[in-house]
Amino acid sequence: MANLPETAGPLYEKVKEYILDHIISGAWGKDQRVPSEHELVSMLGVSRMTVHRALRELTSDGHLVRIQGVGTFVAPPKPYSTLIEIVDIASEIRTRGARYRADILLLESLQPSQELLAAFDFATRKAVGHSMILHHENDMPVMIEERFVNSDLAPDYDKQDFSAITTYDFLQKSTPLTEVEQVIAAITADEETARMLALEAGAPCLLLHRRTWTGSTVATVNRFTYSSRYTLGSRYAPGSFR
Amino acid sequence: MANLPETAGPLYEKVKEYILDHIISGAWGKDQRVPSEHELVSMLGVSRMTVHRALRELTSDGHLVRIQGVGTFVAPPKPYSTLIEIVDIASEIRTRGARYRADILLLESLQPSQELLAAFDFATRKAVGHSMILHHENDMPVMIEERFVNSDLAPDYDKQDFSAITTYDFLQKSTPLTEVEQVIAAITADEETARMLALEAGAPCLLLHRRTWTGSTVATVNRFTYSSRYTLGSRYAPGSFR
DNA sequence: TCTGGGAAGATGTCTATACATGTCTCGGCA
DNA sequence: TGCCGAGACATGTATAGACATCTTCCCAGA
Repeated sequence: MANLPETAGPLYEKVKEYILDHIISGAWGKDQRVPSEHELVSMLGVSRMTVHRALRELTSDGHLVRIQGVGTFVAPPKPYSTLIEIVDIASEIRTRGARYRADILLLESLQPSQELLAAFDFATRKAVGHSMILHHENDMPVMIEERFVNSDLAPDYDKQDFSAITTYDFLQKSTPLTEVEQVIAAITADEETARMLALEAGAPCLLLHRRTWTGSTVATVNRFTYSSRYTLGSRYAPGSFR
Repeated sequence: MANLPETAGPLYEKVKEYILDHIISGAWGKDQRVPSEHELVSMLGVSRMTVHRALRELTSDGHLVRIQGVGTFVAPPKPYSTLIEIVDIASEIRTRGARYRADILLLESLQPSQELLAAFDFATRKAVGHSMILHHENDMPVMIEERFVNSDLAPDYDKQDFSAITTYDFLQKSTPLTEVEQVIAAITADEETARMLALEAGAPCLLLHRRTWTGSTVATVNRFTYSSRYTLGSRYAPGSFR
């Protein structure tokens, strides 16, 4: 009988650790077959449900791949990825000790263009909520926020008072988001953007494009245009090694 | 007896859906107490282990908070922050089905400037490893990777053959990184950058600045300059971090 | 030779039961 | 009055057993 590690904690954690040790040490290499649940039960002297839970959690962590009826295999190593956290601009500015202000430039309901309909996956044909807000740090404009909101999910978006509640807080309450897609690009400010952000024409800007889903329908389409005076950044511990 | 949803799939998924429905509809609000496992067993007519699994998974997804001995509660809404995942450029290009190539422009050891020393928190006074690599998608240059490596941690960095192993793989093996700091900015390409990326002078570029730590010492300082033809992006479900 | 069927073995789910562990309350005792 | 301990109740873990579902493989029969 093999020996489980002697660390403290529940049994299934020890089983996880036992298996992870074999993966990390290279004893069980990529794509190699891991002992079956039944074999692990015999080897480790624990019940099948305990082994099953350990294997299931290692699978959802991406360390193993399981195929019903076939077996359990060591997952290929994760690709190199790091995470960057994008924080609410109001709190980011305030935590730097700067003054924050937002001007509502526009709040309306509009018929979506063909391009916008495509961004919504053609999930709605009705008018969508539309807002443009200019965010300031110490009275200097730093970001243009433009949102398009699916009016099936938040019908009264264009009737809110966004000086009292932020657009995010309102959306959070009306539509629980379940998925996010984000793209960051560098663009050259057009004339209007440069004017709003008090930049010279042709200055580079950061464009953060974000779509959110509620279930399988697109809830919002957003464009955040950051002044070149501003940087997106974070301090983040990488998750990838467990 | 309450009714479980009639969707297909395992029982514990239906229990999860039943609970999520009550949270999303607002029937069970923030911080409100959720029925205990025992109550859910009576209400839904399933075993406690099945209820427990549903509650456990909803907890690890961030929808619930459980306190042993006390109860289960609806989790407060997530703070406004989303994560963007930055993937290894080689695998990102390859998963798009494009051809990937990297040219090593430079590999040397150099005495750090005062500015570079500051980036290293003055943790080293010796020469640092320095590399510049140009990454191509379908033979079109898309990113300049420039790395400075603390030679206390990876002394032979400038003697590696980075056509055989990627800089990341080498660093991953020699220095386990424990923390990452990243900043994204939009910059205007200077003349040399524009030439290397085959852009017009003055084109906007994405600059990703990354520092990594091993313990409390700075391991690497990196600058990734992305062509304006390229976007940083990801698809990422929010929340779910354990 | 080809094909269908069944056995074997793998993972996936569900239940009933038991015990462990943490929290809170309430009542009795000093 | 204050404290502390028992009990109620919550979640957390572990087990044995049963059945479901899926894949693979081999063999019997056409």
